[in-house]
Amino acid sequence: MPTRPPSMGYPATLSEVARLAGVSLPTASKAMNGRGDVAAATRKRVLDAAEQIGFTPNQLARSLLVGRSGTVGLLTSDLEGRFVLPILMGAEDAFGAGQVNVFLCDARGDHIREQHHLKALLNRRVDGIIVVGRQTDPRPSLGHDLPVPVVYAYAPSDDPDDLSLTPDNEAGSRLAVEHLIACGRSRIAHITGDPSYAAAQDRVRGVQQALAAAGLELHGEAMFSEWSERWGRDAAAVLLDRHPEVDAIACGSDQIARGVLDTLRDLGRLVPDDVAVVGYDNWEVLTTNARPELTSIDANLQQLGREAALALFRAMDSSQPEPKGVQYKPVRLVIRGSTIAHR
Amino acid sequence: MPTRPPSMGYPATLSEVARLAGVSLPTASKAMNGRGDVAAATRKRVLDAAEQIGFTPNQLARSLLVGRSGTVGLLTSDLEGRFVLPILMGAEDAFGAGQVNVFLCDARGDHIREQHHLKALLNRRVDGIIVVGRQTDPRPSLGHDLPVPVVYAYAPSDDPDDLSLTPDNEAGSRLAVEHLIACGRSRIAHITGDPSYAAAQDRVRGVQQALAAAGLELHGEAMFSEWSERWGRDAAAVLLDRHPEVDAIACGSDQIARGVLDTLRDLGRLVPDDVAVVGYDNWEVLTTNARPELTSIDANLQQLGREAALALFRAMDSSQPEPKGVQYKPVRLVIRGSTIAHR
DNA sequence: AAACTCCTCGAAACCCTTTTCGCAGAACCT
DNA sequence: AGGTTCTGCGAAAAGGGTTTCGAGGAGTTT
Repeated sequence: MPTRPPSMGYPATLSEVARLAGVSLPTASKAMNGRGDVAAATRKRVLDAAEQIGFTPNQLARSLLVGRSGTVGLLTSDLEGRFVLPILMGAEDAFGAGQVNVFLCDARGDHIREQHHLKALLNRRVDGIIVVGRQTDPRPSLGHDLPVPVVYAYAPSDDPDDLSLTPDNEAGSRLAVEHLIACGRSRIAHITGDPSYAAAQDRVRGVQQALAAAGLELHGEAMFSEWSERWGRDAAAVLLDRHPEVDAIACGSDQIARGVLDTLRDLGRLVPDDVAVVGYDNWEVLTTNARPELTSIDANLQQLGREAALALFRAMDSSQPEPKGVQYKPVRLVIRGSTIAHR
Repeated sequence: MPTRPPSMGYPATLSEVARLAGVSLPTASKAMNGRGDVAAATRKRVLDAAEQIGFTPNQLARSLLVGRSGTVGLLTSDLEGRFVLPILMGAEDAFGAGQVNVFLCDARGDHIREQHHLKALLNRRVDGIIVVGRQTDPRPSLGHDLPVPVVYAYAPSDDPDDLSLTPDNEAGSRLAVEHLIACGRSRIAHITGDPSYAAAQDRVRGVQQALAAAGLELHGEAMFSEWSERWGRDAAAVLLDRHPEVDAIACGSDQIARGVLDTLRDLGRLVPDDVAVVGYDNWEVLTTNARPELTSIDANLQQLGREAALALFRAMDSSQPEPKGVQYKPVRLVIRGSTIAHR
């Protein structure tokens, strides 16, 4: 009696292929995988048989045997955030090209859930893990007693022995302010978001570095509150009341910049003629629909995700000690109408 | 000689646990899984041993044996879109609670890539697949010769024998217009996006149903172009030039509504006093930062994802014929300041 | 014709876990 | 004391594939 009802069980097995082709099971395996030691005619018979009954190799069995699953875990702290998705896309893209599939786990900011997902991933014998955070603030390490390599993206690990990839926020706002200065501005203000975010602090630092390098000073204090359009509007109103001479505003996010643009418009200040504005994040929905379109800093998040995937690949393959620590990845300036008229 | 160098191989196996606990392998298995037939003392010995060497059960082996992997595939046509993510979250959430893990595959709108991912998922023996599209236009079915159940979310399958869950766009804009009428508006216009989208057509139909039910007519033609703020601005300018009497505008998206709000402000029309505005999608970043905040239609996408997961669950468990066809899921109205003053 | 090489193929072991089934021994009954 | 019922545990098979190694046959050489 056959172990499986013939011609009905959907996932045909290799032994059925072998039987149909009139060869032994190992020969069928070799034929399917292009290993040597199989005559051309035999190989063809096997391939035809496989085709005929719609054989699909069972990855579970293969993985079990060879000791690697060809899967990785993508552990996000929060899917909601706008920054996670591009990283996800980049990573999925890079892995997809290498026959690796991605388990998506969303811990929703909960440590317990994160541990639970981590355990599930290890049980499934993933070959590696990418941890994606929603902020650039350091996050607790998963630890080093894991049987697989881990790469942290966006939110770096707080353990310097881990490998973390995060955008260079300091360089980003430096770039923005250097651009403003190159545009002939000298009375530059900075409106940004929640001061408890490392991103806010890093970007302020970048602004000040660029100003100092040009022998300039910030006009007014850096203004912190929340990452919202509303705050951008309010802050700009206050700023222009106190410092009407300002001729450029570097913003901590595109949302804030959108609010700033609104207030400038309300006050009759022309952008970029009277005041130049630069955002941060290059969130296209916001930047390309602004009036005028918004110059911004793009963190190349998709590229970041791709690089995280590649770093993990290397760590998986070689199991040699990969370079460690936090790598700050370059960002780029995208110039639009809010800093240069007529584009 | 042990098959594995002792106390080094990271993934400890059950047989090592058994050896350490001084029992046979099957007994260890029973002890770990809480099956009967194991004395309490023995069970404790086994659990202690497992704890000691950090045993994690190999899901690959278990899956291979029991014939289901406890994984599902999430096949998206495009991760970029704003609508896919909430659905993803809902689905991942629902599955996560049920010990099921999710393979994320992004076909990026490419049919070839989709087929490639589908094959990979089947090779990995997923127990089911959710297909998430980025538009509500029907999409080609994956077919019925698949060994696992499939549920389509957002973009319905073009095959009525498939199960599809999609938001009820017609009801959505009906809801929006009924709300405008309830607010005392009667001279209502409609500005929407790309006419090649089913969403645009469905929403126009809903608008007209609600108007007809109240004995009203649309002011001006429905205005189609693209789903952007820019178009919202331009369309509103044209509309108010030709039909200055308009007292409410139902928009096909929040982005369009934001543009409409901008133009109304430029023209000195008060919102909602002179003109009420309602958006669509309830994209919080846009709605809650608008001036005034934007009333909108929420498609409950996270809930949609969760329901898709549950439907797939049922189909996987029972393998009974699930209900088929396209299910239109209810949407809800979120009222904010753009239709009612003072909230 | 014998010896040798090369090429194809199959037997068997292995990956890790679950499950069925039967075997002992202990406890219970009469 | 002898028979019966539990109880706790282990031997073996199963799940689907890969790999090593050896066997047999054909072709080549001396």
